[in-house]
Amino acid sequence: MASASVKDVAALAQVSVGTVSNVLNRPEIVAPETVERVMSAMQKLSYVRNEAARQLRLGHSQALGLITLSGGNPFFTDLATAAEDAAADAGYSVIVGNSNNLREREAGYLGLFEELRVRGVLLSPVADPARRLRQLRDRGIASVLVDRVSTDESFSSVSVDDVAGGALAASHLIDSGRTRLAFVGGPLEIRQVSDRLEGARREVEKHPGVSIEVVPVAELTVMEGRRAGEQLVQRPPAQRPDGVFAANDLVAVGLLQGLFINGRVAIPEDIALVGYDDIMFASASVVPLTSVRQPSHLIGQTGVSILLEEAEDPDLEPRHVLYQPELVVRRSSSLTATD
Amino acid sequence: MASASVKDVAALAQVSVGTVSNVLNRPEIVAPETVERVMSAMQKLSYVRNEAARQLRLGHSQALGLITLSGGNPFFTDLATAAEDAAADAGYSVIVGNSNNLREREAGYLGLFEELRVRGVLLSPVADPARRLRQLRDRGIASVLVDRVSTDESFSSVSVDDVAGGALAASHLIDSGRTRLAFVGGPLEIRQVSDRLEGARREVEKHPGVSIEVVPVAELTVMEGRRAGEQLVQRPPAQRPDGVFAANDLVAVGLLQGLFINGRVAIPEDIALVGYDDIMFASASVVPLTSVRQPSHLIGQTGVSILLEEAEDPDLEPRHVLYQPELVVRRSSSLTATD
DNA sequence: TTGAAAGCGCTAACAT
DNA sequence: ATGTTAGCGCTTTCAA
Repeated sequence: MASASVKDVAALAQVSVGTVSNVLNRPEIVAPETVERVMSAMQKLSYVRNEAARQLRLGHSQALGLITLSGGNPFFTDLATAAEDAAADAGYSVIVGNSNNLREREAGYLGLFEELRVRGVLLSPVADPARRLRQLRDRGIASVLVDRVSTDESFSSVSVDDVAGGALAASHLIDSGRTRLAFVGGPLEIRQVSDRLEGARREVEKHPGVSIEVVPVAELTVMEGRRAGEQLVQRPPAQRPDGVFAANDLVAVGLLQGLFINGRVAIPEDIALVGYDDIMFASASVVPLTSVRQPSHLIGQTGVSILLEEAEDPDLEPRHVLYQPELVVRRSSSLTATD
Repeated sequence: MASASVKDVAALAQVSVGTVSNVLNRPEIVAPETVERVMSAMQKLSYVRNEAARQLRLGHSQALGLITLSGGNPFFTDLATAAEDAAADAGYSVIVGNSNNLREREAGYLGLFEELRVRGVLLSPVADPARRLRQLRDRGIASVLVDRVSTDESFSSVSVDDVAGGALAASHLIDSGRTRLAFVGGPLEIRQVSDRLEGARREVEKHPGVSIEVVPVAELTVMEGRRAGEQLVQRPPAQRPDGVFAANDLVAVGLLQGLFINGRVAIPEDIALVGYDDIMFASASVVPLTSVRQPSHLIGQTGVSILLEEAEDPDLEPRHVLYQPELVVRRSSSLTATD
């Protein structure tokens, strides 16, 4: 059996195709009994609406595109889930792509989304994509930056104050008496990374006698964090930092392992550790991890709602939502933490 | 500027729309100079093909659907990545949905994919979906089961022998002298879980003096594994198992933590631990984890290639590919492991 | 090698 | 309240 179309349904229900379309899209304007009849015809023919045709007619699809920086990072998984839920409420679906921090991948997905005529795109960009986004806007595709502000103010954004987050982490470490800090993270081209470092630096500068060094990693992964930890353990204890701020929780978890396995470094006694993102794994790790929490859920949700409004009305003023991060203290930085 | 269409391109290049379509789809049959002219017109108008129209005309889209059981499980992330790559090579994109082990979610995605007229679907099913898949086949949508065999042989499948995997884990534990085994996993309705247990049981039965108990968990997550570990630690040491087989690596990592934190249980000395999936995190965890490796990459790749062949020719005999799992020994079960 | 034209399934404007 | 119809952008015969 080939797919039944509105025409077939109309024939069986003895109405016109227009009426069938109406029961699909505005059932309230058609007589109840007619609705009934059409519905049962659909049932009988197991009719399934053809999205392609609908989309062709409408001029755009009922889908939103989302490009995240990293598929493996639970922060983005959470964000994506929230976006999917919010979009579903509005009758949209979400197509997700991961750029893995690669420019060409990002460009590839943007191209795909353009062919698909998505209604809008939610983007956590690798580099500043203002030029490309302006092209998309010209074809009627709205976009909102997530977890990142554009240098160009003309695109809406939903992000978290990474500089404040970095400051939060550093000041917590300093308040608990640490004076030789280290920031473990990289590459610095990732804006989130450099902002967090920047925030930490500012805090350090306010406190004479406190220093901070940068321990670079190639990627924000568990393996890289572990490598950095093992490296730290090689140093004579006096030259090790006593407070470490990791650029994200994956790196922090890796550090936890590198420091433990090779060096039996006591955490938090010898080194206090603070991560970033507060992923589900943070509270579940060997030493529960102090972390800077970002409202991943809220970011996804807000991103979608702004995107949908702008898709509706392209002349809306761009908005910039900036959430504040929050410090969650656990044992990795405090012996008295309850968790 | 609204989107340019083939018509606009044709006008500018002074050719017919048919020719434009040809340079898009079979450039070899059109004169080189014409190709040139059309291409430059496309460039000038920044033409982007409208997938919806193409799809409407073709009768199906250039996309494949993939439904996984769990978005948080790296095994499925890997599988999905492999599927995307394989699909991309054939000019298809992949739309991914996570059922999270929920029947209604699975049904929802199947419905969405049907509306989208995807070319085929790759499915790691919650329950046996033969009925529904037959409907899809009737509308020309092929399907292949991944990581699971249907009771109904009429659908192709690509899976890994979970019974063999369970046997592998148990026999390794028994060979290293463990006699009181425990299987930590659940819910047993998940076929992968019950098969792994079944395999372990068979192995235990071959060895008099060896026993196995089941410690159930509600979900295959780190948190649940940790809870099970803490529970195990409550018991007097003599009543604890000396060899534990976890239904997957997330659970195993949780166990690692539960056993460590509360009980300072030595791993592998007091309890040897084996996980399943060999996710990236297994080798990077505090005590590197022995695990049963599944060729996630291969599964995704093979799944896509079978799916595409069946989409091409619906009358093909269903095929059933069964890969064998492989044991990767690390410290969590062996003091002499190099890793 | 290229052009002309039909038609995929749908929605919305207009007519009844 | 319902019917009729044009047309979205594309691919693909068929004809020239």
